[in-house]
Amino acid sequence: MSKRKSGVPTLSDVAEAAGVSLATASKALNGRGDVAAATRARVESAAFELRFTPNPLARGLLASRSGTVGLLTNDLEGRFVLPILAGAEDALGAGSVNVFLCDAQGYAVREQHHLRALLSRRVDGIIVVGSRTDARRSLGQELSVPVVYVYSPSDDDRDLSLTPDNLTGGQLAIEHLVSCGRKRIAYIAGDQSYRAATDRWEGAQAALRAADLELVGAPMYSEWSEHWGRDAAATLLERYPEIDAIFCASDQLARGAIDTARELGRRVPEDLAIIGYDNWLPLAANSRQGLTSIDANLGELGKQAAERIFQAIDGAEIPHGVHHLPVRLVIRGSTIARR
Amino acid sequence: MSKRKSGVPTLSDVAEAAGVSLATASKALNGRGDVAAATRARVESAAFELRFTPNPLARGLLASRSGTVGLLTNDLEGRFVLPILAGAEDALGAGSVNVFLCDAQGYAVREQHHLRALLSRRVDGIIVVGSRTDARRSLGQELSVPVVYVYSPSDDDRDLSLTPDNLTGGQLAIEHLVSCGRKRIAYIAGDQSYRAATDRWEGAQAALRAADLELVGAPMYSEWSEHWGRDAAATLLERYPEIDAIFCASDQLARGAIDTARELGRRVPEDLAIIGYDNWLPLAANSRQGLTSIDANLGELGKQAAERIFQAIDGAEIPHGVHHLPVRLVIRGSTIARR
DNA sequence: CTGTTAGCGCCTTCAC
DNA sequence: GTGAAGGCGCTAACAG
Repeated sequence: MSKRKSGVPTLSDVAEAAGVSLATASKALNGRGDVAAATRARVESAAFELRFTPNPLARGLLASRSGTVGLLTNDLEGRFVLPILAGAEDALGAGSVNVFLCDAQGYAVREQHHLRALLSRRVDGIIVVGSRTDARRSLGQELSVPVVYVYSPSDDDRDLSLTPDNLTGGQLAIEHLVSCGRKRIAYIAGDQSYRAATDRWEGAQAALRAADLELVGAPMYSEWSEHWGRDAAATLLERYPEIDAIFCASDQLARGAIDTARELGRRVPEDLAIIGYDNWLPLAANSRQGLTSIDANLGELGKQAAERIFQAIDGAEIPHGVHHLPVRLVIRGSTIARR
Repeated sequence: MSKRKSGVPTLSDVAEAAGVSLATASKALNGRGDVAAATRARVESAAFELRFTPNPLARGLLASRSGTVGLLTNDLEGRFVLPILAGAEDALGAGSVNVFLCDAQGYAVREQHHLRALLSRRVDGIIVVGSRTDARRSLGQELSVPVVYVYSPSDDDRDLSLTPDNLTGGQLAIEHLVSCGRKRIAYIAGDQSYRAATDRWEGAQAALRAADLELVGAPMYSEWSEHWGRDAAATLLERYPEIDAIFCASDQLARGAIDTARELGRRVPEDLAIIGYDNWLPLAANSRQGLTSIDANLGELGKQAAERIFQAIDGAEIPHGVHHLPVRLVIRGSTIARR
């Protein structure tokens, strides 16, 4: 009581209270060595009484593990990183690992700065989260801790990257439209420089070929905005009035397209089925009749990243290469009429 | 070279390389004590060569500062916490402080768990971020580190809370509508159990009184969804066709209301001005003509929280009570016609 | 079964 | 100006 400065109980306080030595207290609490059941109980209750929590700093000093993981992201605003982050936090928080969050805000210098900071804090692993599915520069191979890249894969194949399977996503979208009996399908995407735009298109093409169909018109690329969704849909419907379905590479685009469709007197989904991408709930679930969409299981992506890090910390060989994780179709009222 | 296990250089490596003792190396690098300029230079260059970074774990064990701050939130999915988080990260990241992110996901037990974890990691301060403006339970006064509550204020007035000024927000919204010449104004909000719904209404009332106006109909409360925005607007426009403006307590509600207005043949903003709340860009900026909204400056909120924590760490007396931070009006095409 | 001893990496008196 | 010694809280060898 008298000597403690900060009021935080230490292991010696516990040992003293239980009338045993430091070492015995340690063993008792960690289940190591042979300790008499009675002694162990005494130590445990003393620890409980004093609200003792082992100091991770001291522990980490010895074990050369800090029990922390760094999460390096490039934009906190992006709606992709959040579910990933939540998934990772979930998996990590379950144990006694804490997450250092670092937002580089897209600046390479800031990223380097944060990387150094994380390493000097002796994190046990690093998860790098991007907000585009395009490859990003690797942090390098000489990092002394395991690294996993999520959403944005690393450009170095020796790294492990987890990213959603956009090809299958595009395929699923088209297959669903086809299974709804649609035959005259158009495609609207955002900025063509995004792999998300082209990969989904590639998947879509495969599915179209398999169904012996051809896209109506050319893929419409411009920007990832609701505005473009409106404009592109208007252009398409004017030039190809026979269109009976549109695959939009984002939910925002789809929202815009639905708006236009309604305005031009097309009933959704009866006359025109529209499918989005991302399954971004605020948009997809709130859309008038619900928006069918492709969900990338981002939470799962984050969770798996965290688990890989764990395994690597525990000495497992970390695999490498870009892993494409499964996506799933979420059907709502924009492709199938509600009753 | 031979004895190091993990390859990470320690201070003694530096000392050895510089041909001085441990203590001297420490002093040289930290600018303490009197060290000959030549010696200091030698040590510094050795440290640089070896890429030495002091181990924060060891440092934290001794000093009572860890250079870390805990960020305790209740939902990572919520769109309010993110800008706050970004603001805080920004302010903190500028120095050499790192952020521990903890998501309690709304469970009190998880929150307690994370709180203990943070304290045992010897964080220098804690920022508690909520996603509703309603008061939340205080973490208590006996925490040994400074705590700031953001967005959700603490229910204990001895704590420091930073939350947006919803009253002024409601007021600004009405004043803007009035300044646009509107006189027959209605109000749509979400769940009435949210203070956001009632506080904004209170501010709106004050502004209405000041303008010698009365609300058309009663405030419409139900849920914070786009669906409710559509339904509420439809009900209002049917019962009170003379309405010339609607104040919606969220952007989602406003989006729904705009949809309905257009459907019923009302031109926005000519026949009906609509103002939202939150200035949530994906919705507000992408709406067809742009959505006028109230922005709570969440980034600023987070930044200030971080700064308060800093000050408190530096020994400053931390103020207490709930501080309402200013909000601002963002005018777009839903209240003022574009040319 | 329990206690003593020696560090993990760093910083801070205190002598020299 | 410099170095030797002690200790932060904990765990891992050893002895007893």
